Amino acid sequence: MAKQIPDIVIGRLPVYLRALQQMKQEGRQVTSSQELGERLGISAAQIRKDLSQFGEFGKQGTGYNIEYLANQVREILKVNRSWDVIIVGAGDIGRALAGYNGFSERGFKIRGIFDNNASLVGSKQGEFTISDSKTMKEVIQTSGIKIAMIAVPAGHAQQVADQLVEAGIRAILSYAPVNLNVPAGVRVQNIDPSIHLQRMTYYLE
Amino acid sequence: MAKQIPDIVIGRLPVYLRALQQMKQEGRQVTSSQELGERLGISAAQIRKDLSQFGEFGKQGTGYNIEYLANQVREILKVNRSWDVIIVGAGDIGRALAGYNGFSERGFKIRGIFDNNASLVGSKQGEFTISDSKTMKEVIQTSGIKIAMIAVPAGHAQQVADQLVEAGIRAILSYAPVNLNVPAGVRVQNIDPSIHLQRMTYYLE
DNA sequence: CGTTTATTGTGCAACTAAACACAATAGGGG
DNA sequence: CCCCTATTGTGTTTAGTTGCACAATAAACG
Ligand SMILES: NC(=O)c1ccc[n+]([C@@H]2O[C@H](COP(=O)([O-])OP(=O)(O)OC[C@H]3O[C@@H](n4cnc5c(N)ncnc54)[C@H](O)[C@@H]3O)[C@@H](O)[C@H]2O)c1
Ligand SMILES: NC(=O)c1ccc[n+]([C@@H]2O[C@H](COP(=O)([O-])OP(=O)(O)OC[C@H]3O[C@@H](n4cnc5c(N)ncnc54)[C@H](O)[C@@H]3O)[C@@H](O)[C@H]2O)c1
Repeated sequence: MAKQIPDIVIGRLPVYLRALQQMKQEGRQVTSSQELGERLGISAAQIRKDLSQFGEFGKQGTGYNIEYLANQVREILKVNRSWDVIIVGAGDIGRALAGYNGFSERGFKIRGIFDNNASLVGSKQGEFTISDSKTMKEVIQTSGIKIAMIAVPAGHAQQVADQLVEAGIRAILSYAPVNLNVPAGVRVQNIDPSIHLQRMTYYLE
Repeated sequence: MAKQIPDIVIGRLPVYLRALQQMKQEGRQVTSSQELGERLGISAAQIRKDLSQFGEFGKQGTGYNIEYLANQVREILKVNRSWDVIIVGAGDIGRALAGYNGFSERGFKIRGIFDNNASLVGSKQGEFTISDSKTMKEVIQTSGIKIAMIAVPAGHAQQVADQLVEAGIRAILSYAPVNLNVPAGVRVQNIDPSIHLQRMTYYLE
């Protein structure tokens, strides 16, 4: 069996990928671990070691071909294809996510947005029509969707997560400010701006 | 000089605090490192060790008084007071943040929302009126604001960050999908849903 | 008032992650 | 074609983090 890759390394790869995509857009062709490190505030050695877990992508003296490396990282992260994603909760955050056009170039395609508020169901939200969350399970299962974003109030998030997992979702990005409990095999990432702010106040005067 | 506390410990404290606040709301009075750990998926020993960096907050045999511990953690994180925050960019995300009522109970007060689009300036956004970003610096300086959230397009984020730092901002929460470069002494936290999603796809089939 | 139970705070050991430092070498220039 | 420079990939060292295990002790109970 191949060596187990640390979570923390996987966590950095998307950051590298984003920087590579940006360099590509700037018209650049090659870069080095040093340059990448300077941009990201990470040591060059760490970037090299992280990448070396997966193969040899660079050339001595030259560095890395940006497009090639980006494609390799996409392959490692399995975002060299497009993943279907659904959004649950069509409030301010859910609608902002539905209207965000930054997902497609990063490997994700929004497949639907669901709400349990009957007065929202059926209304247009950009290119999407808000669906009744009663139909969520069927959509997830017939389309084989594995990823969901939760944007419902905190008090409803656990219950929504339970439904999603039961329907077959295996990765959840939650905007609700609560800890979700999910069975092993299901991944959760949380986005809570208050938490991020509180991580900085400690360092302020 | 007091022992230097690792960043990674500071990063967990807001998560503990959120769980404590939730327990309090559930009417609970005491908890234990074990119970907290189970809720958060963190080992009890780690929670005890993290807290012990700052003092002795529990009682053998009994555990921790929730309200007391929450207050201690608030004090450590300096969120036992209210921090003024501004939002730059009054698009979908900026407006969602301005309308979010979850900040006040976590130690933050939105003091203004700024945009450089003349046709937005002056319009009402919930309880706020969108201000011209030309006036940002003055507001920051006269009110002594230290924290800002950036919700402008990626291509404008670095420039906005530069302006903010120059005006005196010392902590930035950025929603723009780019790496910001800021001088030492300024903290940055990033929220980018694509990054979070890409951290999970690796583990999917 | 002694015994039992629960649970803390922490020294130490084990593990994990980061940094260092250098041989190997690609490519450019003379 | 050889030397010089830049830069990789990695073995080794150093630093940082987590988990273990237990003495200390608060409270409950009989
Ligand atoms: N607005 C922000 O900037 C912001 C910031 C941080 C966190 N959050 C969090 O994100 C979540 C959403 O925030 P929001 O401002 O969009 O809230 P919102 O109240 O505007 O929207 C929530 C939506 O979820 C729907 N909903 C409720 N229960 C549901 C269920 N069981 N199934 C399906 N849909 C359901 C509601 O009908 C509503 O449309 C909340 O948990 C909030 O705390 C929001
Ligand atoms: N909408 C989402 O769900 C979402 C998700 C992830 C990331 N983001 C990111 O968050 C940021 C904001 O997203 P959005 O959807 O709200 O964008 P948006 O285009 O709706 O709004 C951006 C706002 O910023 C203003 N602006 C532009 N340059 C400015 C400047 N120099 N100073 C002040 N204001 C300026 C614009 O006038 C506009 O009102 C973007 O970087 C986007 O990539 C958004």
